[in-house]
Amino acid sequence: MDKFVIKKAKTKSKRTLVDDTGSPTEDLTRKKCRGEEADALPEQTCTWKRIREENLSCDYTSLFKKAEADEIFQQLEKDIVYFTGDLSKVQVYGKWHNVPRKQVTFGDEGLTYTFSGITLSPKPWIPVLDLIRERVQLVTGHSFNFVLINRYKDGNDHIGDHRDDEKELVPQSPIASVSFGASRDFVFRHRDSRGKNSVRTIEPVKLELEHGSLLMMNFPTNVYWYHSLPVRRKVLAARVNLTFRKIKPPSQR
DNA sequence: AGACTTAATGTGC
DNA sequence: TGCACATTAAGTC
Repeated sequence: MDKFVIKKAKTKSKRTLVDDTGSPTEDLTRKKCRGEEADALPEQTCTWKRIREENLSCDYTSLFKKAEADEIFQQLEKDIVYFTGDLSKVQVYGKWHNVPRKQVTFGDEGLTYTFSGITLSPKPWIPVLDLIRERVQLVTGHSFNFVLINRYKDGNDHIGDHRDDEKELVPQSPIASVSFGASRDFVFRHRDSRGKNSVRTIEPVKLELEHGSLLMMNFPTNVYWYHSLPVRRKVLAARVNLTFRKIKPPSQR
């Protein structure tokens, strides 16, 4: 744990995110985010943006510099084959829909992930995913055994409000969200400030997920906050997002 | 039993 | 137009 202490922010951000003290947090330096020197200088890995609200804890950083992110994005576009047919449908409020994006899962053999009426079995790991997963582990100290990949072909593709709170997730484990391609807005909304049961007024938390970035969603964010990737009609390019998760082995369920 | 819903749709700005 | 937000109404856990 000590090894991956998040650096305290020191300078002003160009964007509007705030940390738990309400102060603007530092923009990324990119300098030491690539991992080569992390073993030698563990205390100087990445510069993180801390996102803190009531029961929300996320940390954002650049995981790959642009040239490397470009290369990985190309590789993903070449190597990833997405689910089709029944595996690209979900059930919401009793109705089946094709998901407004493409999705696929990779992970250790024998794991499964169920949501909205579908159970997804992972494909075996491939080199480009190993590379990303290892970089995430290097930078965060967390290991993951499963990844859900979502591809948003343009700003019309999206995902609705939801929490990643499935029973098969290891309790209190973080989720690592790695993005490539088009930048997209990402929105958190507190569960007590949604719909007809809304009992409080809590501002949504908005951020932009950039090419080559990593967003760590830490406990208990997914207990209290829903998140979505809203439609953005002006976005014309594709985004590929990988959410690395820790899934309980079947024996523990 | 009751709480929940990774979707589209309609409304209002 | 685009976006934000509430509604939904049937099955699952």
